[in-house]
Amino acid sequence: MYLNSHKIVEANEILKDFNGFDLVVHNCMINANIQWGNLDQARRLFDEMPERNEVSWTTLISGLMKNGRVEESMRYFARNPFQNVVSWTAAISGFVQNGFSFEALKLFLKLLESGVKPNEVTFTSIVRACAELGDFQLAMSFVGLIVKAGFEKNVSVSNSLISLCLKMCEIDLARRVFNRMEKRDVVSWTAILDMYVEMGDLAEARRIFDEMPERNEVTWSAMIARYSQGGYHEEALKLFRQMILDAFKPNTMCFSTVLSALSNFQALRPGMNIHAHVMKIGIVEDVFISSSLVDLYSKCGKTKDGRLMFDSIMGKNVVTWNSMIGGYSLNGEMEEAKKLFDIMPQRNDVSWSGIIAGYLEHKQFDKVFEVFNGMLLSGQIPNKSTFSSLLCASAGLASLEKGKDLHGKVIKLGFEYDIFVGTALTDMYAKSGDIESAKRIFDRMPEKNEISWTVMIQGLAESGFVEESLFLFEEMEKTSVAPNDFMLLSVLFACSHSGLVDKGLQYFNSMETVYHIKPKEKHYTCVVDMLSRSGRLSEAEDFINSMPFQPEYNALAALLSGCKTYKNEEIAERTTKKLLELVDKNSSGYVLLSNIYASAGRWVDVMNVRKLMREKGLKKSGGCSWIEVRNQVHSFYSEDGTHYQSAELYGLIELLRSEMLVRDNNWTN
DNA sequence: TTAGGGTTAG
Repeated sequence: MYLNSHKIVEANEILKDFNGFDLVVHNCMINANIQWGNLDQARRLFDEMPERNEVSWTTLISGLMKNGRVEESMRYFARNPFQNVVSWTAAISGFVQNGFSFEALKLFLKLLESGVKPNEVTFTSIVRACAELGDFQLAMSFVGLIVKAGFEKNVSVSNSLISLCLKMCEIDLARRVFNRMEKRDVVSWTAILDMYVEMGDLAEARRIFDEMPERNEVTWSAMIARYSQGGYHEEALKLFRQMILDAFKPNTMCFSTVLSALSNFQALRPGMNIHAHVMKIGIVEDVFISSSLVDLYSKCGKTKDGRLMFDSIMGKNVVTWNSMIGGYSLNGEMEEAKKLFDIMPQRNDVSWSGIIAGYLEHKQFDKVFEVFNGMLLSGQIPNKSTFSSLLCASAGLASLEKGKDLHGKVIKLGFEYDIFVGTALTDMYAKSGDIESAKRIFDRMPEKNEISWTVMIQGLAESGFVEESLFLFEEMEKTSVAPNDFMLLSVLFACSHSGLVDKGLQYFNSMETVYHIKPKEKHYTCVVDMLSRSGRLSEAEDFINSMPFQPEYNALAALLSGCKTYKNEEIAERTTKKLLELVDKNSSGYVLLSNIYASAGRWVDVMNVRKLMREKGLKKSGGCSWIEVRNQVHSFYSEDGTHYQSAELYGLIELLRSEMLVRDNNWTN
């Protein structure tokens, strides 16, 4: 009774008072102490035993191995007078579990030399050792021994072979082993789930799951994990609910997956319920669980709670650190993130990519490149994720030079055809004005997703290649990728800037009916802009009045701008009223208004608007342009004088101007 | 004594 509960301490007390010695009872107590983590007590009991049998030795050897005490375990193994196949196998599998697969194989050879015959469990461990070492050929060479020993049809051995094949991407072979099996157990079925996941067929994996003859908590956890890892968090949580309803008990691994799925939904309440539950059942200290909790709190914006959790974790690993740093980054607390990043005991590629992504998210592009340089100096090889962030940053800076440099590195590392990197490259080239290169990258991408199409359609539209943009949108409609609201915005933008007003209106009207996308404020604004640019001012005004929500500031500004171009004071007046109700802190509405009054010669009104602006403390924001010279971006503002070489530059412009005048005179004369 | 399932960055 005591051995099956947490009450191992009471059980030990009872054993102390027990007069005499019983070998079986002692073996049970050693086992129970190991199970509840009292390794030292288990060893003490073993050492004090006046008499031991095979079970005593094997229990201790495997118990020490399971807890990572490899050397200690091997010392007992060497002293073991009962060197039978079970204790050999315990040592071999212990090596494998602790990451010493090569030592496991060496021990296996010693086992063969000793004359003891390996059994099916030994072979299972050996196959796993080969899988861990990634040596498929070596595993195949053991298959001869397996057949000779008559274990080729054994369920466990076959299971380990399936898992080896999956790890080595030998999918067909995995399927052949599975099909050849005369008897299959829950492990075989769970392993085959992964085969379909590996083939990218999650639906088929689910079908196997639904139809398998037997399921246990590991099978459930596996299916839930596969959904979560594939990004199908909702499906993962649904399955978890079903698991509980079917009375299966989720364990540590299952809870960590579920917490991760909840984080993605920022589901704080359910996450906190699980936090309470894992505390109650005593697994909150598991590093996977506690790291997931750090992630959960951070993703829900509760970095303070995340930090409390983080500080309480005894055996933090690199993922724990990355989760906390990622949490600070996500919530804009970059200083805290950097502080932690600087003191973390070891960093991996995710740590670097995480902090880079944080700076990118908050548009601190200079920091992005600063950290990237640090990453290169540290010897850490950047991965696809790093490049995807860096290319976004260089697109944000519209820095073609930086982008090209990154492109070179991408090619060197062979990431060119990755879908994320390819998309980021396309976006970078498009945003940096090199639309030809953007098109080339896009066309060469072996696989494209919704985002890839979006950046290309958007890039073409915004670079003035309006027809190409609309053509590409039509091309995309032939694929399985569904249009999204960003693409529709680009399409409307393209129509607006090429005067294709009716086509634009057609697209807008089909948004809900054909594409099932509810138009947002920005789409309405784009339509107003389209109508205003083409002089259809009354239509634009009616359109604004028919909008299901308050017009955006930009929509009114677009109409006003149209009124200015087409000199329509009447609509301008009404729009201005609306604009003034909406505008308070933004100066461009006032500027536009004053320009309209000026073009109509209403100078008193112009003065009034300017006065209003002064009273409200508003200043016209200046235009800005920039150019990149030798890896450095130089910005120029219309108020001027801000660039450190302003004086020289204006001098040079004057010189050029006079040169041009001289030449002009020479030609005309 | 074994084989199947877990946390972080884009």
